[in-house]
Amino acid sequence: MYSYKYPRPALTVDCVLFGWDMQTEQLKVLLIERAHDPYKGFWAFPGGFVDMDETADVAAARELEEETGVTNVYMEQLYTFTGVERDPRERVVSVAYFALVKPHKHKVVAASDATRAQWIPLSEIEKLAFDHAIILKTALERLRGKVRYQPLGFELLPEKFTLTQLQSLYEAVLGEQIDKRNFRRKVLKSNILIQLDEYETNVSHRAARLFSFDQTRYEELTAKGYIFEL
Amino acid sequence: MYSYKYPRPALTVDCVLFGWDMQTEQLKVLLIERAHDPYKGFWAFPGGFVDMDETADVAAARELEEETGVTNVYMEQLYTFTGVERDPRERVVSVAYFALVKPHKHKVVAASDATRAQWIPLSEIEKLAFDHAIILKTALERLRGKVRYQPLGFELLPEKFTLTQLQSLYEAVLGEQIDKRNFRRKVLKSNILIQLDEYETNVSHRAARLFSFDQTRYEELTAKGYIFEL
DNA sequence: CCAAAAGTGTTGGGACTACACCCATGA
DNA sequence: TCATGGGTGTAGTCCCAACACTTTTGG
Repeated sequence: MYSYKYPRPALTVDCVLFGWDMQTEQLKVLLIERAHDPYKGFWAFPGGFVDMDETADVAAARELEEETGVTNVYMEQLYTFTGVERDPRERVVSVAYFALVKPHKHKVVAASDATRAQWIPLSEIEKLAFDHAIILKTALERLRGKVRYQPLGFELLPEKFTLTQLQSLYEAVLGEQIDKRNFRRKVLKSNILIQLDEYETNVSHRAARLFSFDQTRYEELTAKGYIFEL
Repeated sequence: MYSYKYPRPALTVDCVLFGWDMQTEQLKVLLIERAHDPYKGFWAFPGGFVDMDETADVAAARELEEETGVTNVYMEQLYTFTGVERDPRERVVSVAYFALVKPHKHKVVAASDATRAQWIPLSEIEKLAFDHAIILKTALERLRGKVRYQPLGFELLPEKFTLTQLQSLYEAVLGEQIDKRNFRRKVLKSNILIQLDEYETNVSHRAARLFSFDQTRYEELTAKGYIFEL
């Protein structure tokens, strides 16, 4: 038992992971079905308590791995939720994290406590536990805000992709149609794509050229104050 | 005494308040001189513990008022600092807040516990307690990022101001020179300024016209998806 | 009349939008 | 040969950066 002069809220982390499903061209979110009350049967973000000897960043990575098997993803702090009644049991403050992953690279494994972890399409999400609907909304706003001035698209796509795939992703995230020619011109001019000598296979129409993201080049440009836009 | 099965970090808030000194054309930050150890004599942001029945937002506003007498300012959450060794006494997690105020409208009063609260020019800040130097750095990045696409300048200036005053403020925050004609054209075209029929007084040169910020108009434009830039 | 800051227009180049047709491939 | 998506260019407009002189005022 640990005793304090004044009461303290518990401290947790929650991880909002976005992934892009290339087959269905949908944004998905990694969720866990809760096995116990409160909110038994509801969906929730992976997360859990912050230990005394770890930062919230470390706790977020650890909980994510424990609950979903997903490791080694870039996460950034999103927002801290401090509502007094967030958790019906007791006061819990939660630091939420935000990440973009390539789902095919991160096989979701059965969670340690036998709850299901699954990629759920954004459009089909319902019954979220606690205040996780608000957390999701906040994460979506961050995603839409960032996508315009940081090349986030490449975090979600496989290493090699076509320009049309990149465009569909942007259209889905931004919720608007983009002109094909203008999109291509803009993204190529930015000089952060490497044109490969490879093409799609197994398509019943002209095969599209593949590209990859030039991380090194992007870092060079960023260091010089360059800001990627749309 | 309050007992828990597992240890818990304490939860605090810290408030980073920026103000603009029109006389000296300097950005200032509201700081408190610590009266006790640890970090006795160092400067720190106003802040304190989050009570069990209040959100962090409420705690930030309350602590700010208690320690500096400043009330009724718009604050937004900045970032949550969770370093294990932030506080040498015990583990303390702090939710930092960020605000812009018009210093002349917020008289700083003697703090309740006899410590000094003062506006310190950014360039003269030293000896910050805890990890407050990192918090300040984070707040400055937020300020510089936001100033480009939100009309923050008006939060810092008095109700009536000249275009030159507005420009100096932007130059100070962004750390770069701006062309006078281009700046004026751009800011006037944005349609969020009201041109007044009033002029500076007591200057020994041509008196500059005064303007005020058109809050209503800005909200109309924002609602329609307009995004202010520079 | 002098010092000091206010105020004002133009031009050239680059970026953005809108828009429609031919090409390559597999079935 | 057909269906499907891949790939390409131009013209008009708007926005931006760069740049220097005249005006007003108080001392």
